[in-house]
Amino acid sequence: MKALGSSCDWRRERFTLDEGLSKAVTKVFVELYKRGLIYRGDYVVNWCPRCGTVLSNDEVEYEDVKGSLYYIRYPIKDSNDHIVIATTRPETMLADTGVAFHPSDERYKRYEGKYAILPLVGRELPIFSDKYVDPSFGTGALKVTPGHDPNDFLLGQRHGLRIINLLDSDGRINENGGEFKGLAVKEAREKVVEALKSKGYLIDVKDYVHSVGHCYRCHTEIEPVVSKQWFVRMKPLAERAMKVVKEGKIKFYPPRWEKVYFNWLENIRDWCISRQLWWGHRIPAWYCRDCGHITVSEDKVQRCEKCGSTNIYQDEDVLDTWFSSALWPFSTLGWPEKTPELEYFYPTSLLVTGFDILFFWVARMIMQGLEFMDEEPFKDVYLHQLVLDKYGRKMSKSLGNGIDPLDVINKYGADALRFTFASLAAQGRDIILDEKRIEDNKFFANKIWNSARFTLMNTEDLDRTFVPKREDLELADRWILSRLHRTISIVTQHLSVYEFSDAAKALYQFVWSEFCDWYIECSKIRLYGKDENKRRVAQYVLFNSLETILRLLHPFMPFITEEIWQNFDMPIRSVMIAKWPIPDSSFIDEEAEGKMQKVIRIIKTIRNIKSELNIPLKVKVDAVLSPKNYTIASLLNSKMEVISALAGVVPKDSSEEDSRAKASGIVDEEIEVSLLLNEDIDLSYERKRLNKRLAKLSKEIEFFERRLKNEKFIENAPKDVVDEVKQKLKSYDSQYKRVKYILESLKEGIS
RNA sequence: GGGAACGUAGCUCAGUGGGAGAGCAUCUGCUUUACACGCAGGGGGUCGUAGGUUCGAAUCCUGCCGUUCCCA
Repeated sequence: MKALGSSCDWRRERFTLDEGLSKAVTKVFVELYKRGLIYRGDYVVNWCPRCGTVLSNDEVEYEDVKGSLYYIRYPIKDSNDHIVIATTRPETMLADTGVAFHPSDERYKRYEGKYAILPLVGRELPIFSDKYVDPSFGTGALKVTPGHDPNDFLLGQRHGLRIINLLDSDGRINENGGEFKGLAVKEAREKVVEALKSKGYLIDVKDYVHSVGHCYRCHTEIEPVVSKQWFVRMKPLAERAMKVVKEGKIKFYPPRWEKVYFNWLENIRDWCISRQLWWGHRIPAWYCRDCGHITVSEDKVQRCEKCGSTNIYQDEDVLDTWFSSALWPFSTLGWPEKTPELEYFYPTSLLVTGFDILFFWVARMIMQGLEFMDEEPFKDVYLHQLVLDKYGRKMSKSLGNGIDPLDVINKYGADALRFTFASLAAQGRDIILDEKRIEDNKFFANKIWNSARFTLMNTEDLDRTFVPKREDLELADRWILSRLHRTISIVTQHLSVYEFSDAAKALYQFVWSEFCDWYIECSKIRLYGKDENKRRVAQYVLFNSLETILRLLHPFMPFITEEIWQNFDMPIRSVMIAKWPIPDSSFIDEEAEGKMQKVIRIIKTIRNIKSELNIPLKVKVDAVLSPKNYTIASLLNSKMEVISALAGVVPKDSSEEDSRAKASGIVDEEIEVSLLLNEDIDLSYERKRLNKRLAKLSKEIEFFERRLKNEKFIENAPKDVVDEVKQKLKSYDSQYKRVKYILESLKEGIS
C-alpha cells in the first residue's frame, strides 16, 4: 500500500485481534445473545476433515465431480419384498434412519408405514412419504440420513427420525459404524460397497456427475455432520440490511450488485459462527458441569450464573473471522467507547472492496452497523473487479501466473501501475492485466515528465504575479483553457460516481492529444519569438495548464506529479494538499474550440497530402490556401503562422500565376489547399490519392441519396435529422465535383 | 436446477435509436532544439447468430450458439 502511494493515516492501522477490537467482539456476541439473535443448536454443518473445523455455507465451494450412483436393495421387514434406493454416498447408509418417497409415487405407496431392514446393520427403518423427495431421481426412493445430509436433517426433524453421527473428530468412522469403525470416509465407502456386493445387496453402479462441496481454504471435500454449533439468527438482521439499500441510504457501484445482494439476503440462512480452530476470538460462553446452564458474559466467568457452581468450563471454539471483521467500521474507531473518532468518522463515506466478499463481509458489516450503531456504516460501496492475467485467467499459485505488485512497481513505477488499474477499472468487468498495458502507461508518465520539462525550461523567467488580459489571449490559449475546464468537469463527474476508467481516459486524451500535441506545439512560436508580451501570455497559459493537469493527475499518479510539483516553485508546498480544480464556465469558449478545430483540420489535410506524396513533414512546400468565405479568410489570415509551422508550408498568394503542378485538398468545402509541387514529384501518387478521395466521397453520397429517396424517411424522421442529411449530401456533392475537377485538370496538365 | 454478466478492429475495451470509435499492436515516412518511452501519416470491423419492432438497429424485443461468474 505504501509502495503504491496510498496516503493513509497509518497511525490508525488496526488488527481484529487487538485488545480494543476484541472487546468489541465479545460485547457484540453477548449483546446479540441477550437479544436472542445468537443461539446454540444442533445442525448439519459443513465440516472440513483436513482443517478439522466447521465452515459456514458461504465458505463451501461446489464443484462437479465424477462419481457413481449406487443402487442398493433394502429388504422390507416381514416379507420377501424389497425397495431399491440410489445414493452417491453409500457409506452414509450406516447412519440411515428412514426411507422416503414422494406422496404421489404409486410405486411405493403400499410400503407406507412399513419398515425396511438396513443391510449390514439390521436396523429397522420407517418408510414414509414426503414431498421433498424427487420421484425422478434414481429409483424415487430415498435413504434418509439426518446425521449427514442437510436436507435429510430437515426431513428427519419433520418425521421424528433418530439422528446418528458416524464420524469422530478425526473424520473417521466411529463406533456407530460397527465393523467399519476407524476407517476414513473414502476407505469406508470402498469397504461398504464391497460388503454390499458380496452379500447381494448391490444391484447396480452407474457413472454419475454430481456437485460436491469443497473447503474454500484447502479444497478438501467437506462432510456434512450434525453437531452443536453457535448461530446468528439472520432474518431480522437481513431485513434491515435490505431496507437501507432499498431506501438508497447505501448505494452500490456498479448498481447491478444490488440485485445480487438482495438475492442473497432474501434466501438467507442462519450463520454458523463457531469454528474449531486454535486461533481467533474465543466464544465467551461457559458451561456448567453441574446444572448444564450456559453462562454468556463479557467478563471471565468464575461460577455458573444459575447454580453458582465453579465446576464450569469455557467453550473451546472460536468465532469465524468474519464475525469480528463485520464490526470493522466501528470497532476500529474505538467502539464500544464513545470516542471522538467514532463521533467524527461514523458513518463512513465509502467502502472499496472485491465483489467476492460481498456476502462474507459487506452485507455483514451493514447488518452489524445497523444493529449496534443504528446507522449504516457507509454511504457508498464500490465493488472492484477481479484482476486476471492477460489470458483472462484467475491469478493463482498453482498456475504461477500471479504478479507481485512490488516487482511491477520496480519495473514500471507505481504511477504506471495505478494509472493502468484506473484505466482498466471499467465497471461491470474483470480487469485483464497485461504487462504491456503497464508499459504503455509508463510511456504516458514519461510524456508527462517531458511536457513538464518543456514547461519548466520555457517558464523560468515567468513573473508569477502576471495575469494576462482576456483580450490578449490567442486562439490556442482560449482553446486549451476551454478544453482544460471541460476536462476538469468530465474527470470530476466520472470520479464522483467511481468511473475510474472514463476519468483516466479523459485525462490521457487531454494531456497527450490536446495539451502536448497541439497546445505545446502552437506555443513554441511565441515562446521562441521576440514579442515579449506574447511570450509572457503563452508562458502564463502553459504554466497554469500544467499546474492544473498536475492536480487532476495527482490521484492517479501521485509520485510523478509530486516530483514535478517540487521542481516548480509552487506557492502550495505539495500537490497532495493542493485543492482539486473547480471548472470555471467562463473559460468555456465554443467559438475558440470551433476555430481551433478548423485550424487543426487544415494542418492535418496538408500533412496528409504531403505524406501520401512522400514529402517529409519538415520539407517546406509552397502552398496556396483559398478560403471560400469571409470568416474563414480572416481565420486563415490570423493563423497562417501556426499553419505554416505545423504543416510545413510556405504560403503563396493565390493571385500569382504559377505553372507548377498542384496537389489539392478540401477542408469542409470552406477551404481549398493547393500544394505547389516540384518537378521531381511523381504525380501518379497524386492521382491515386485523389481517386481514393473520390471513391470515399461517392460512397458517402450514395449513402445519403439512398436515405433521401426513401419517402417514409422524409415523412417519419424528425425534421432536423432530414435537414442534416440534406445538408451533408449537398456538402459532399460539391466536394466531389471539386475533387473531380482537380483530378481532371491534373490529367490535362501532364498530357 | 435458479440467477447475473458478457460476445464490437489482431488484443483490451468505449459506444445504448440516426453517417462504426479509442488505446495498444501492425504498416509507411521522419535523429523537427520537451519527449524515438517520440513525431507525422495510413490500413484494418457483414458490431456472435437467426428472426422481430422501426422510416432507420451495434443500440430495443425474442430464440439460438458461445464465454464467464454467483447461488443451490
